[in-house]
Amino acid sequence: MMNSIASAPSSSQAQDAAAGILASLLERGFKRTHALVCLLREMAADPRPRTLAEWGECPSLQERNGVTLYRLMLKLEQAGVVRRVNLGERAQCFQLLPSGPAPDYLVCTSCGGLEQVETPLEVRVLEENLARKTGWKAVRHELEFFGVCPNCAENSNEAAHLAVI
Amino acid sequence: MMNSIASAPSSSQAQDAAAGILASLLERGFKRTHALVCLLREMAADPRPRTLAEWGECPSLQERNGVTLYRLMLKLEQAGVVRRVNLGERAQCFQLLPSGPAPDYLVCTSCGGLEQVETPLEVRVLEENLARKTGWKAVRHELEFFGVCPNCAENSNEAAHLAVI
DNA sequence: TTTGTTTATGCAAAAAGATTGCATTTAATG
DNA sequence: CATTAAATGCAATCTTTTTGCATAAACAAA
Repeated sequence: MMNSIASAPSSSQAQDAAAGILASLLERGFKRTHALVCLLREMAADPRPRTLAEWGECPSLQERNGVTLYRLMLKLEQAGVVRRVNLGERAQCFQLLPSGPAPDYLVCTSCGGLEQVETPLEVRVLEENLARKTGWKAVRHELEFFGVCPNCAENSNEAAHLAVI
Repeated sequence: MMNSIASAPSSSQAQDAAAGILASLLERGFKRTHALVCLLREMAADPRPRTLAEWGECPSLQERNGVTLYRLMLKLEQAGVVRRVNLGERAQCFQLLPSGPAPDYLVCTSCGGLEQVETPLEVRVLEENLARKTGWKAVRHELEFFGVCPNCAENSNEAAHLAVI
C-alpha cells in the first residue's frame, strides 16, 4: 500500500532509461545538447519530484543557466517525458515519468518527507472511464495525501511538552 | 460520479453557513471585522476554489487591501475553515470547506472549466487508514483529474482542421 | 462611555518564482 | 565547411507570495 522511496533505480538502469528517452527525443527533433543529456541522466537517477532550483543544484547542471533548465523542462513536459507534481510547496516539482503508471505520494507537511503510494484502482478506473465514456481527452490525475509523519508528530509532541515545562 | 458545479447554495443557505462559521470563529478569538464577514459571505456563496486575486474581485471585497485578504485567508486555513487547492494554475486557489467531505475536481486544462468529482471510496479508506493505522497525523488528500473537456477538444479539432486548409 | 489591550489593516517594499526578448552559440544537415 | 534551425545565456519583466511597521479597529474591563 505504501512504500518509502529508498530504492532509486540502480545507476546502470537509470542510464539505460535516460539513453532510451534521449533516443526517442532525438527522433522527435530534439538536439543532443549538454543540458538535455545531463538533465535526463539526473532525472533518471532520482525519480523524486523536485523543483527546478533543486534540479539545478545537481553537479552536472550547476554550470547551466536556470532559464535553460526551465525551458528544457517545459519541452520535456510537452513531449510527455516529464510531469509536473504539486507537493504543497510554493514551487512546482518535476519528475521523469516512469514507464509504468505514475506514482502518487504521501507528503509530510512538516519535514517534506515523501512516501510513494500505490494509485487506488478506483482512481485508475475513473480516469479511464473519463477518457473512454465521456468526451474528455488526455485525462490524467494527481493524487496526494498530506499529513504529519510519525517522526514529526512525535517531535512536535515533545516540543509541546517542553513548552509546558 | 461527476457533477457540474451549477448548484451554488441558495443565498439564504449560504448566509446561514457563513454566519455559523463566523460565530465559531468569534468563539475562537477572531475579531468580527468587515473583511472577515464579507469574505466568509462571498466564499459561502461560491463554493468553487478561486485565487486570492479572484476573491479580491468580489464587489464587497474590492475596497479591501490584497494583503489583508492574504493574511486572512491564511488564518482561515489554519483554523480549518478554508482549504488550499491546486488546480494547475500558477496561483493557489482557496475555497470554504463544506460541512461534509471536501470535493475533488476534474479540470479542463484548456478553458479552466471545473467539474466536481465524488471522492472514490478507496481514497477515503486509504486516508482513514493512514490516520488510524500508521503514525501519520492530520491526514488529508487532494485529488484532481486534468484533461481537455469535450468542448475544447472539439474546438481544437476544428482549429487543426482549419489550419490544414 | 472611556480606557487599555490585542488584533487586524493598509501601505510600502522585498523576496521568490515564472516568463519573455534578443543576441549569440551550438548542434545537425548536406 | 557552410547553412539552417534550435538551444543557450543574459537581462529584464511580471506575477505571486511574504514581511515590517505604523495606524486603525475591535473587544474587554473599568
